[in-house]
Formats: sequence, structure tokens, C-alpha cells
Amino acid sequence: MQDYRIVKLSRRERQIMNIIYQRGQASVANVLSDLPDPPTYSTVRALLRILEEKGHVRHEKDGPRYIYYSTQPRHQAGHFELKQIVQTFFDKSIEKTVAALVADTDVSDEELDRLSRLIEETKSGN
Amino acid sequence: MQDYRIVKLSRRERQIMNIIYQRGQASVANVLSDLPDPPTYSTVRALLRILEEKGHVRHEKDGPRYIYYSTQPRHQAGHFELKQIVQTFFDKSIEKTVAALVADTDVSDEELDRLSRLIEETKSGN
DNA sequence: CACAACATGCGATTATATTAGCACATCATG
DNA sequence: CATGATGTGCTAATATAATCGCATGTTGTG
Repeated sequence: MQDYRIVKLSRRERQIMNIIYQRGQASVANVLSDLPDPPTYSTVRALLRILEEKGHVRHEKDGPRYIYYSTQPRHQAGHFELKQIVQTFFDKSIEKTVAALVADTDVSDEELDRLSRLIEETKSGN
Repeated sequence: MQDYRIVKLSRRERQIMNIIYQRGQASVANVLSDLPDPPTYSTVRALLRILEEKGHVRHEKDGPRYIYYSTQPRHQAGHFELKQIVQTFFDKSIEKTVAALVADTDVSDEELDRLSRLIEETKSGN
């Protein structure tokens, strides 16, 4: 719980980080097109600038434009976020969380089989 | 993506909602004691008032004090949040998400067994 | 090589969130 | 039944977030 950075983000900052995580990387135009209630291009740049100052993203030059990346690895951020959800909504129970995950009607039997295999493989030491 | 309310919350509002979801219900004092970098009692009341105006919480009288509840059922909010995480960090893959969930070393074999059973029971129609 | 299209840098403004203070109500209890 | 502890209602100040505009640089192309 020490670093905990994501929880400190503002609304827009959070939205932008989610876009970058989802896409893996993003230009200003990408971010803008994915933002709900999109502001101007200018605004997005300003927010990315702030996120960069705070250390959440970095950018690389791709020809004429900047491409932004999250500094924290995606899987790491995802793992952390997931734990938060388990704690907040599912009484810290992995079982309850998985139950919610598979409760959707559109989970196929094939997918459930893969899950079974995954869990078996996880059992002690494998 | 239409309603999407949680995404619109400010930092503090989000923190407070998480506390209420986690506890199921909360008094002002409860919220205050769980908040990181806690502000004053006064501030917490103001935020709860705003959350109530926006429709995120409601309160009931418990003797001399107010007890706050989320208006959206916990399981519903949790389900929504979970989907967001799956989409943002795990390529919409339930399998990848479960993999991250069980990757923790402190998941016991008993728990894994319960998960196996859960998944079997989920398979078509059960 | 001129120029339209599309970048960025940076500053200023406006909107929102966050905070606290004061006045007053209610409760429990010695 | 007086009083300290603990509530609430409401208002106002401050801090932070969110937004945009203007000046300027870069790219590709006829």
C-alpha cells in the first residue's frame, strides 16, 4: 500500500492512464479520441504534461509526434487494481471475485475449460 | 459505457465510495477513520453531502447520527468495476484476469479446489 | 521552397474539488 | 437539569484540476 499512486490521480488523469494502459501506448490524438466528453487537443496535452511531471508516463518521439507510455508496467498496475477491487467489493475473497467474473452469460464452456486447466496447474508447485 | 458514474467521481469522492462499499455502510466517523490523509470531520460531511446530492449515497438516521449507504448495490458496482479492469489491463480476457488473481502465493490449495468446483458448476446450465 | 496540416511549449483563465469554521441540535450522564 | 461530547446545517475560503489560446516548430508535397 505504500506507493499507491493510482488512487491519487484526478478524474481526467485516471481516464487518460486507463486509455494508455488499455492501448499499451497512445498519441495525443489517440487519447483524445478515447476520452469521454472529450476536451480539446490542447487540454489533453496539458494533462499528459502533468502526468509526465508526476512520473506516471513518459514519451518517445515518433516522427513528428509524441507517443506516451505508462512508466509502471501494465501487468503490475493491473494486479494492484485487481487487489483493490477484491478488497473493496468482494470481501477479499478470490472465490467471490471469480464467481462474479464467470457469472456473465457470454462465458463459453471452452473458456471455462481453460480456466479449470489454469487452476489445476496453479496447485502447489506446478 | 453510457452511465459510467464511478469514473466521474473526484479523488476524495472515490475514496469515500470505496470505504462505504467495503464496509457496506458507514458513519461520518467511520469514513474519517478509513480515509488516507484524513481531513476534518467537517470536510467529510461536506463530501458526503455532495455524494448524496449526486445520488451516489443516501443516509438513514441511527439515533443521533447518520449512517450512509451506497445507492447502487455493492455487487452491481463490483461487477462493473471488475469489467473495467478486465478491459483495461487484461485485454478483456477473463482467463488472464483469473491468472493474475491466483498468481498470489498465498492462495491455498483449498481455495483453488473451491474455484475448480465453482467453475465446473458454472458450465452450461448448472 | 512555399505552404497547409499538424505538432509542441507555455501561459492564463475558469471551473471544481477540497477544506474548514461557526451556529445550533441532541445525547448521555453525574 | 447542566454540561461536555458529539451530532448536523450552512457558508465561505482556498487549493487543485481542467480547460483553452497563442506563438512557434516540423513535416511532407506540388
